[in-house]
Amino acid sequence: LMEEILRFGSLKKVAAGQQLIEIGEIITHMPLLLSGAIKIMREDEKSDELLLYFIEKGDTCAMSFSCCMGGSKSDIRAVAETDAEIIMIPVAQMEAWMSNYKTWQQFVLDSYQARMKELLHTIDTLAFLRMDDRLLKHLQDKAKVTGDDHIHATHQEIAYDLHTSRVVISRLLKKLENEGKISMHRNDITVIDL
Amino acid sequence: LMEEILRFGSLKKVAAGQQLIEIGEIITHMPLLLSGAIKIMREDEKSDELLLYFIEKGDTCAMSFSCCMGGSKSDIRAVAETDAEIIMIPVAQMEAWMSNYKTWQQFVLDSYQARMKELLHTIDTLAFLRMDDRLLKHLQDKAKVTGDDHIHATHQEIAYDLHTSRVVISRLLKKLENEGKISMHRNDITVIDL
DNA sequence: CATTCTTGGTAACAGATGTTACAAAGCATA
DNA sequence: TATGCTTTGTAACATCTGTTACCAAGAATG
Repeated sequence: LMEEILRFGSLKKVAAGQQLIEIGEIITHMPLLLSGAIKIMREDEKSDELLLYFIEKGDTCAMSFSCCMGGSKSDIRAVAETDAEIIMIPVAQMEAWMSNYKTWQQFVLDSYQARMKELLHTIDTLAFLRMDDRLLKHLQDKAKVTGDDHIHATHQEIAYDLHTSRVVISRLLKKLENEGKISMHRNDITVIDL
Repeated sequence: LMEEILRFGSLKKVAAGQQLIEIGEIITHMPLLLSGAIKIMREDEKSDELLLYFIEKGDTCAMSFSCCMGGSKSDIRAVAETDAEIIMIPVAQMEAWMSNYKTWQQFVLDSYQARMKELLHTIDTLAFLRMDDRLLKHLQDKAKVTGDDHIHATHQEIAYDLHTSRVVISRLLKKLENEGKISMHRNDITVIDL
């Protein structure tokens, strides 16, 4: 299987901030993430955004798999959170491997399972947490996937990820700073409470 | 495949309100829903509940599949919303069919895909809608899966499903009634705006 | 240094949601 | 009928979140 992955997959290097998949786009390749992190976003009709979760090294986007197989359109947007290396696998191979390689079959099922858990986690966050906790959790997650406790993001960018307004984020960040959980400078938030 | 399903699956009839799967439970069978509807709930540490979605005729709970295969515990609770007939399939067969039947493989993948979409829908609802719209949507969904525009539920029960308080539901129901979208009697809400 | 743009801080207010408390209506049962 | 339980209605208030407006600090550029 490894051999086939190397033979048919094409390596793609992307820079932080680059968009990989757009909502409504037809998916022809399934990404396997070798290094870096990718953030998966959801958007409604009014262009309101929400960060669903991050994908890390070794993961794949199970949703893209089902899109490929069904020939349907992407429900999500994927954006490189950091510089990243990705192996792109054409849809034809995936279908073949699904029958021929038990390990691939298992990998795909495990991916679905993992993504499902992430979505449940996202739902928990939305349903059961208030914005201050969501914000702290977001900062911690972001620190984790980038491997850096310094976060380089404006308050506005964070507000987009959490689907709220810049003023709310500024207010709550100041509160977190007063509580000693983070420290702030322009374009730089340091997460202390990891 | 149909033959094997009939041979190895056991038919189970459950009454409305009966609990099918509890959080943390080990899953040994995968349910295929023949008739009726099942509601899937999520719960946090503080026992706060949230309705995730309904499962209808012909559907299965893809999450239970992955639980079976991985031998892991259920992340959700399943409760019969109406009387229902279910075929329970033992884990051993599922694994075998996965290799032997292309159609079964496809069915499982389609189920994952469908459940994933439902979860995304749930996330949209939580992230982008206010409580009044969530409530109306919930009533409409409930009317749809039961096939009855009369909903027999107390305000408290609805509040649990939407993870809010009874007073909030009473307030918003009264508002929906004034807007002509529903009509109310004790233990009975009629959805007009379907 | 002067100007401009981006980013962040804060006040003041509006609206949505959650909480507590209490009363009234509907139903069941002795 | 009298009593008690469940369900619903409503007020009053607290808190959280969103919005608007404006200012100030920091960075970039001439």
